[in-house]
Amino acid sequence: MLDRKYILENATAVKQNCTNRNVQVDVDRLVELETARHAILQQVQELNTQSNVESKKIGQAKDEAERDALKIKARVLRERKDAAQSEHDRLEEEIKEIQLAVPNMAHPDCPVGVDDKSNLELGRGKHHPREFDFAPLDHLELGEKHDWIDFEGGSRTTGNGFYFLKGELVLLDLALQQYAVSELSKRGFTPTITPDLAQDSILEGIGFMPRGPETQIYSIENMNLSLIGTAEITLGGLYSGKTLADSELPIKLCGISHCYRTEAGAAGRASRGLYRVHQFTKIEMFAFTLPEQSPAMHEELRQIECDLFDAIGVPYRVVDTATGDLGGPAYRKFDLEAWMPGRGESGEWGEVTSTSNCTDYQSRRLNIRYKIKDKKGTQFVHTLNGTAFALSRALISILENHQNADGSVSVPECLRPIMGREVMGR
RNA sequence: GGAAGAGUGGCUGAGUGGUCGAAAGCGCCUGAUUGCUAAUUAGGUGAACGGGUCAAACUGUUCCGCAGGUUCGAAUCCUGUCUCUUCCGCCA
Repeated sequence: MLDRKYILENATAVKQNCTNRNVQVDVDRLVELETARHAILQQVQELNTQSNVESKKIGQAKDEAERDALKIKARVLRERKDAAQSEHDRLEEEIKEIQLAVPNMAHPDCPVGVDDKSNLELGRGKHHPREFDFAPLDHLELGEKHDWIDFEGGSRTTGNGFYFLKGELVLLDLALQQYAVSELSKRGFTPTITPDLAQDSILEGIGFMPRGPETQIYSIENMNLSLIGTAEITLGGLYSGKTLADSELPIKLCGISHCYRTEAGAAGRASRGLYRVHQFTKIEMFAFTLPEQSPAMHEELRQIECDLFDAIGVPYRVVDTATGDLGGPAYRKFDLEAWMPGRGESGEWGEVTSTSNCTDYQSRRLNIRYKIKDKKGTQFVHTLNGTAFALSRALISILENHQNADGSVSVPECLRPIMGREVMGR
């Protein structure tokens, strides 16, 4: 959510930004309504003041007659105030609805474009895509060969898009989690296991739509709870409504959670195997910072993502996400796309991580503030998030890149001490 | 899940339907004082939104878990709801 005053004062820029992001919002209408609301608010306050003044006189009235006269006067004022108030509230509601739909502003360096075709490649990782001297299998074939992934069983017990992980692949999954958590701990992130459900108001604060026809979120019937699509939701919600001391910032959290996504409307898209599933585990980074800290923090998150994928020996490229592909909350977003030899005809890049600087967009919705000691007033913190490992996709990238001619898979060096083996599936 | 109790400012904790944004204490800040990392003492000390100002000063509204209701007026009365504590039950 953008500051309302900011929208009014920068209406042209806000409108241009909506266009760049391919978002339809009636900014003019918002400006018009807000101006009207302001005028009415003045009236409300004026009437309220008068009414308060009259009410106070009643307590000091010397007799019943005076009392009754004052009561009538006060009642009339109160009624006029209530009328103005309800008009004000009606406007407020409509304004809020529009305001919530306005996306965050975009970083000036963001490539402008309506979709991911305009994304800009910024660089590549340490490792390059392999030349195989045998016909590589995709992760599904590998998974089937070793009985590591059971989609059929997942489908039978739960539904299409669910799966069982089995055997050594579970060890690999856990090793990745442990490696990421331990690396992040070293870098000052507090490991955090979050609830897998959150209140709808928190989902909305982070920028998700928990209900409705286009929702990506599973919600619980008869409750205002939904399954989280990412730990970003719960980690961001952790300090909702709080005012933090500037001295405690930045706060860096490493969230471990399951992620649930309906993937509504995703049918038919290239999504074989583990690439697009309804449930996966994710190690997520999240940071609350002072505004001036957020660009450096964003860089830090991006660097960590690169370090992690370099460490597991997976080739990737870094992409600067175009305006139309940013979503609502992000001010700037970098994605890591890993090389997946089993995708497409002869391998494709597939998104494995994403890190966003959401500036004060989420904190304003969630009301997360900071206070500078000895300084009056409070400000909104900046929030950032980044993927350490989305396990499903990280597993794809390891299986497909590290497979051997005999169908076994070499364990990335950094995971060997954790897994206690150098090769799996042999 | 059942029963009882409680939710007030950074914390502890008063509060009779009107003079309560709210006593008192602690903490914190400022000043005074005493030759000494402290004591004593005076004063000050919440937030959001708006008006005002170059900036202040100043000023209006709202806020006593949350949402409604009664009333001219609610921290105070009523209803609902959430959270916490204790006891009981159940359970990994």
